[in-house]
Amino acid sequence: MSAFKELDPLLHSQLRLAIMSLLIGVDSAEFVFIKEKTNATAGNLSVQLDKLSTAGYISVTKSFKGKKPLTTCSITKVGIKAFEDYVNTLKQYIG
Amino acid sequence: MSAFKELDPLLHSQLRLAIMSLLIGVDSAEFVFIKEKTNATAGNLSVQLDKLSTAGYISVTKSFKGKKPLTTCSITKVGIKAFEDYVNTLKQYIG
DNA sequence: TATATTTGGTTTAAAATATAAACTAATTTA
DNA sequence: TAAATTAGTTTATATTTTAAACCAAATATA
Repeated sequence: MSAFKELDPLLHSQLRLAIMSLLIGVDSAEFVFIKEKTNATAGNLSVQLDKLSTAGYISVTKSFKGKKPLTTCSITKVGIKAFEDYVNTLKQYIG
Repeated sequence: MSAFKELDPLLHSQLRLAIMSLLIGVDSAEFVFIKEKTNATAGNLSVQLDKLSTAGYISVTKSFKGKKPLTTCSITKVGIKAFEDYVNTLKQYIG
């Protein structure tokens, strides 16, 4: 067995990985939905969505449902690739 | 799909996971060997071995090879269980 | 034979990350 | 009309990770 390959640090975080895992299976998902599925606090979720978005792994659209803010997220091609690479790399660690 | 289960934070760290991954396949391993396989710095490795040891996931034996210190590590039953649980939980995230 | 380097680490301090608490603003509900 | 809820963001704090500095012994070098 050779030396371990680096795990994308952006994905190697429980919450961000859960977000990506959710988004890879759907067309798009709303903030509140993601919050419930991941059991994250709104604050933490907000921060982590921002990081994924900044990296280009997801796209985040802010609109309004009536007059309430509505944040919708979807995974990008770059994000899908990164997620797949992460999963492959991880296999070296977990056999 | 239900809410995501928590990933053992002690194992959800690249270096500690690599250490466990190495140790699960061998009887025991020396500090220098682990250091080379994981590409970790000695300082970081020392710290992380300590955390795994404190948690009871590995046992660390300090002896001497001649007059040079020799640190030998092996995974414990508790550690094997934790690693297996972690891997199973992870499957929820990576499908 | 000094001295510089390497080996095998530990300790401590700094940087990065994650989490929680406090806050905004609009909307219901009692 | 006051209180609570929804949908978030910002900011501060706690935790983790990493790197830098250090120690002691051994070995290589000039």
